Amino acid sequence: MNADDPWAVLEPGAYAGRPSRVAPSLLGRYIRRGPVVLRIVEVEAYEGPEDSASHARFGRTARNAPMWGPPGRAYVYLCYGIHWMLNVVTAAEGVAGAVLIRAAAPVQGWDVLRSRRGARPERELASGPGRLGQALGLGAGHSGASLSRGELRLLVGVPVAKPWRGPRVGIDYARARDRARAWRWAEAASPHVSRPRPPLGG
DNA sequence: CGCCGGATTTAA
DNA sequence: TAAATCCGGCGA
Repeated sequence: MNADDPWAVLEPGAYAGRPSRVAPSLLGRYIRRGPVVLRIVEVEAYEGPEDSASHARFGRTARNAPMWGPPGRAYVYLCYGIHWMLNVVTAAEGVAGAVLIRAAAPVQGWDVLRSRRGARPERELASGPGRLGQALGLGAGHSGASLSRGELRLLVGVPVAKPWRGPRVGIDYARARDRARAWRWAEAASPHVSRPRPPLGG
């Protein structure tokens, strides 16, 4: 029951701050929904309107409003009309910023995971933001919800030492300066990381 | 293994 | 019109 208990709920104060500083500290933490527990192995930071890759770049809308909310809430949005993406809001209230959870390793809840994701190889159950959303059964109702008191919860987990770091994925539309930022972090050795995969040796 | 197109909501 | 993507089909 102490503060290092991997299964304890993670208090929002533990990850409040700029997404580009806090994001790597979310690697190794758990996401729980009912019987399903996933271990985060890949994240990306998205900051405010000054980040041309961020949903906040055109200002506040009904969809992205949670990005301006207090840390410790989810920002869930529909991508390409099909995929539900999970972000963890970390920036201070009134400041836009969130961390996209891109991939995770299954830990518990195999039956439910298989029912949502089908008979796929284990490594494909949550290896990508759309797959992860499907594995957790996410929907519009999760956006803006608390990640410490809601149905979806972030747990303490076990930190990942020296994660791989590289540029973000799927942001060709952003300015060169923002495309170049190394705001993607992953546990390089994990088979659950999405593509493009980090180089094996580094 | 790689490339390609379709799915389908949101918002510029 | 393009998007913080995935999947199945096809060819090498």
